Amino acid sequence: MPVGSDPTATRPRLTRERVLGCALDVADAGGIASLTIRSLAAELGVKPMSVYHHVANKEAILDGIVDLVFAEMELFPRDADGAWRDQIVRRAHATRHALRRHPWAIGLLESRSTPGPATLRHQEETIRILREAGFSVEMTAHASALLDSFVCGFAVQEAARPFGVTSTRPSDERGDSSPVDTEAYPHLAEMAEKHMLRPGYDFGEEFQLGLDLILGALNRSAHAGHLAPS
Amino acid sequence: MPVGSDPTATRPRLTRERVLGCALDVADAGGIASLTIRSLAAELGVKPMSVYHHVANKEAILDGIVDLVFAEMELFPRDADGAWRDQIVRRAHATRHALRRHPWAIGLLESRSTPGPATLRHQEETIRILREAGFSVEMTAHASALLDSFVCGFAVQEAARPFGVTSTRPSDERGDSSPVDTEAYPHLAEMAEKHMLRPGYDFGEEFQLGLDLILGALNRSAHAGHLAPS
DNA sequence: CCATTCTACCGTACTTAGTACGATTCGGCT
DNA sequence: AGCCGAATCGTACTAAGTACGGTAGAATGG
Repeated sequence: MPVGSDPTATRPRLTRERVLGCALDVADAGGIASLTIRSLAAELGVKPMSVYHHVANKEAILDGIVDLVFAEMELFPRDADGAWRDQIVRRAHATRHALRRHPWAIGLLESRSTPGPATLRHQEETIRILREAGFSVEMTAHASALLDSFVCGFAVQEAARPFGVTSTRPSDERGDSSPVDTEAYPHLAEMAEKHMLRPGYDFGEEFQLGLDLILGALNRSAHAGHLAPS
Repeated sequence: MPVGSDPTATRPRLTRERVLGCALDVADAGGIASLTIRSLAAELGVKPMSVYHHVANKEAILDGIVDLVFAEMELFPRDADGAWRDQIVRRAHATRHALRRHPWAIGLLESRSTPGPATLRHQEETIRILREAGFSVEMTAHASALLDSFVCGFAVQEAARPFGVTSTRPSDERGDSSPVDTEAYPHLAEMAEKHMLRPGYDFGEEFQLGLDLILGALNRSAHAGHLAPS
């Protein structure tokens, strides 16, 4: 019965790419918890069971969108000729920004043990830069472990950052709305008051500072002075 | 009808502490996905709805067990008199070990924005050590952000580490069982072959190396030479 | 041009999970 | 003994993952 609108004509046909891309959009819009087979199917204009013809199960979707996030990190000017230090810095910022755009990806990283191609390319590229900068195999292993840890950990800090709104907790005992309990955590309170809660403070700036400190130390440690970078 | 065994006599009475402690055990035993209200209740020897009289909802349970993990980090010799560097190192190792024992906690960190008391004590203590070591407020902020990022990020790397079993993938095109595709990722392959996959290699050693490098750089950066530590 | 077959999509239904709501039980008080 | 509040439980509703089988339209072969 060819009566009424034909929905299949206007639908761009389901593919694995479309499924994963849409899944990423849903996760970005409402958090990873809002990404369900049903919400995804609705967004795709399709019935739930249809997506199972393009992905094995939900785990595969999660693997897929994590790899999409890594793929996003590759979308920045490569500049393979620049100093190794600049290359590393650019990559680190690209990684941080991707994880900031998709904070749910951080929580997924821990449970995923089968890296996708973009994830592997990401690792490969970091190692390549360091090796071509003259680092030994051992030193490259140390440096990449250190750098990856810092970048990834910083993203976690940023995602979990509770400051900014003093939270919605009605402050149990006293009626003060101080962001931190000054008596129980004096140093934390001092830090918050004198540094973090200042008007122009941006936690993101700690990223460049930490990165510079690490890169400076790596440079010293590996090249012992002969090969001045920045 | 007082016939049969009286189950309430032998049960130690439910409390918030018992609920959270048991939730942590369940998560440790079967992963965070296996922690459901029902599995938790079964482990407690109680019906599902009973736990809701001690915690608001599942989110509160997750908040609670994350804080328990942080509390676990406090169970190490304090030695508040030692050199600041040693204190930081001990704390870092305690943190890493706690996150290794409870890898699911890492994935939870990202989504939790209301830190518990143990979490706050943990922050407070790090800041205290640095401040009492003579770091300025600003430098302490930089140092603690850097250190926390590294420790936390390292834990993520460790949890997500795919190496060790070459995975169960039947290697798509070629029949080789090489852990990494040598042609597509030459540097990664070299690194794996010449370093990671060596008999005595332990990724955990990268932790101490990275930590030492960071602490050395912090020391230099902050004290400019006058206050030689280790 | 029709029959077969393959693929993509869908309908139904089963299972598990979170939890609202009200009933019930129990320990301690007067 | 009788009462009260807190702890526990029974029932049931909703949502999510997905197994299983059906169907319709495109591709293929005669």
